[in-house]
Amino acid sequence: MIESTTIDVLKALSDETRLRIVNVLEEADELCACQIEGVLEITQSNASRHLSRLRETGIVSVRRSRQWAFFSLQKDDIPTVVATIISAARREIPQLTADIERLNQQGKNAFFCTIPSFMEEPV
Amino acid sequence: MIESTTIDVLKALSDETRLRIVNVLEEADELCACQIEGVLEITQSNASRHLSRLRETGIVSVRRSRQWAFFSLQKDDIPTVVATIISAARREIPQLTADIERLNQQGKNAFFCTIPSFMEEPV
DNA sequence: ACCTTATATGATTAAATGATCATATACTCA
DNA sequence: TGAGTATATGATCATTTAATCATATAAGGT
Repeated sequence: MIESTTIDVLKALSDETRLRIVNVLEEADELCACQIEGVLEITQSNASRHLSRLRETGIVSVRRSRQWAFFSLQKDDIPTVVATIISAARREIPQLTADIERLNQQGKNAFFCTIPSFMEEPV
Repeated sequence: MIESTTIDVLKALSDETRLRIVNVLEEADELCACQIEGVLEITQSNASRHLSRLRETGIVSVRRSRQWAFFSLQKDDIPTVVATIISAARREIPQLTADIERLNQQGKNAFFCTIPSFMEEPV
């Protein structure tokens, strides 16, 4: 059970970078940290810090496999709030749409991690 | 038409004092600044600054009459987000409930402004 | 064991934020 | 006009925050 008030959740979502992360996770279901760095075009350190905070707040959860950390939205808790916010945000913030396009263009060919073995064999 | 992104709204709501203001406005429909100061037990200056910010973001609107400023939630814009957040917040933050109780106890007898003429004659 | 890749985190810096005090503006009433 | 009330805002200070650089940990492949 995660200890975080509504204010913690709001603070976590009221940062552009974190909102962008939540936005692409909403679209992709699960992404490893390096994919998020690549799609959002932010540094590794920066991505890691924001992902930590989203995890502490209980907005995302992480699944670790091999050397990767796969993040996904924790849709069970704080569900309506996050969903409502993201859908409202997408209508207003062009950056969010741009991120989604970059995510979809990426596909299987252009990958940011090195040889993505998890796309060929089960992790 | 107010120019504010979802992030502005989230930042505005992710402060405890502002969330408390929105909370009592949700309950009371319309309150003058001095009532908000009284119920929340915060300074005049502090209340005024937070009310300004909520107004700039388009979350509340103000009606001025005589020497008073009456604030109310602008339910037309950003409706679902604010409503969802407040209802979630009330379940988690005891302070919000305490504020509502203080608001209701206040009634017509204990008033924070001086003789509230607007309660006897139309403004 | 060594090198590479993936992620996390300590330390630092610059910027943003919230609270407070003092003051300014504006309206009311005598 | 002068006193009192209501609200807004400039200046200041302490705190928080986000970004960055450097480094640490951990896992994989050779």
